[in-house]
Amino acid sequence: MPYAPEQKQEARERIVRTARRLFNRKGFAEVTIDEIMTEAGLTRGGFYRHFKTKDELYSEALSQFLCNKKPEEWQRKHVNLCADGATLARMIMDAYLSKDHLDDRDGSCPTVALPSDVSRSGVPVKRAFRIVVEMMLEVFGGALPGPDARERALALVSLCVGAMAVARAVDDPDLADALRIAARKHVIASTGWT
Amino acid sequence: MPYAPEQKQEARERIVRTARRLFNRKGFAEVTIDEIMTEAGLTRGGFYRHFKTKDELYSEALSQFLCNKKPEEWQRKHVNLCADGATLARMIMDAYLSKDHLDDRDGSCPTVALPSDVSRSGVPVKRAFRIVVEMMLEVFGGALPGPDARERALALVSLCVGAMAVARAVDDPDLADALRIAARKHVIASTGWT
DNA sequence: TGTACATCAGTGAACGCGCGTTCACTGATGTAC
DNA sequence: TGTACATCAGTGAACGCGCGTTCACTGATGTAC
Repeated sequence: MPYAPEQKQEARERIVRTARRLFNRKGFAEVTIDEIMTEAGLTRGGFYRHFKTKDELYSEALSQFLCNKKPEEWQRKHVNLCADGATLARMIMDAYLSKDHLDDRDGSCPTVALPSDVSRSGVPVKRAFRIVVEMMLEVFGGALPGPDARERALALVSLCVGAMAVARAVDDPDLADALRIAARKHVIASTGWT
Repeated sequence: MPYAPEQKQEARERIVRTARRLFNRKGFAEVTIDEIMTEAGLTRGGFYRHFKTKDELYSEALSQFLCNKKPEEWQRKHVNLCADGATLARMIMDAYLSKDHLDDRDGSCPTVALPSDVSRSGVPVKRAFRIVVEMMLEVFGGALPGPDARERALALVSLCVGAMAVARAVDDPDLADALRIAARKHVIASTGWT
């Protein structure tokens, strides 16, 4: 097996990372393979040494959201596992509802950038999406007391995702900010996270 | 001006209604003009007697969500204006978070079916989306007491939209239902709407 | 009332472009001897 | 160590299909006289 051993893996990861960014920004149908490969520093034809079809890349790109993006937050999670669950939840909630996150169309969480796209996609894509949602549920649920922790976490996650998704879809920046801020206030008021 | 006077208008409305349904179900890029016209009982070429481009139809279809779809709910709103604001809000909330609404991909509210698509679209489309959101805010805010009614309405709308958008994007029907139900419970608990 | 004409919604073939995919080829690297 | 060979990631031209858009045409209806 000639040719550098990890070189192919590196190229593949570069393609997935580029695709993830472009899908986030433009949706699935609006991104071309040529565009992805060029931005990844390769050419059109090479794509098929790595993926059978464009759809295959789509699932993979969605899955990569977990490992590649939000490294600060999710890695911090593991670093801080010994720390207070509520502090962690508060940190993630603040980051999720931040203006930076709203504006970061390339790198944002797929729950903000792609919910309705994913709702029309196949099972592998929805599965990747669910895993992201369940990570949020875990963090939020883990920071809540009582037997109804999961139920409350479900509502809080819905609130955060909804606020950001609507904020992005609206043509009024003031309304967008009001949505973010109202959500943040509501989460803090109903949980007491500091 | 020969040819029936309202006939053209009728055809136009048929096109918009068909397009709205198809965009809801499949997104913008995935729907072809041929498909829309055929389902509307016409042929490809006639499209351009009504619209300059496909994008023009997209904005129009989004706007029509208001008048055409949800007639039961929004018209009932006007019928019941004298009735209790909280009763109305509760009714709309129940319908919005219902299983029927989750499953009705063709006819659902655009806030559920298209948030991330709209976030990538132009101003006219986002404007139409905002108007839908503001109608929801009005109904919810009108049913809340106190000076922070609008802020609370912002959070409630985010919660409802988020729950449904995430429920659709997930590959686990149980999780989808849990999201809907948790949202409903949370709204009722925090507002007392009966 | 009847006839010629003008208008224009709708038809369907055709155009042209873009994009996913294929394919023959290149050349860098590892292996065999 | 050196040389011939095999592999395969990557290249870029080409293919073919689909879709948005155009266009010459049809025919139903209203208007002029």
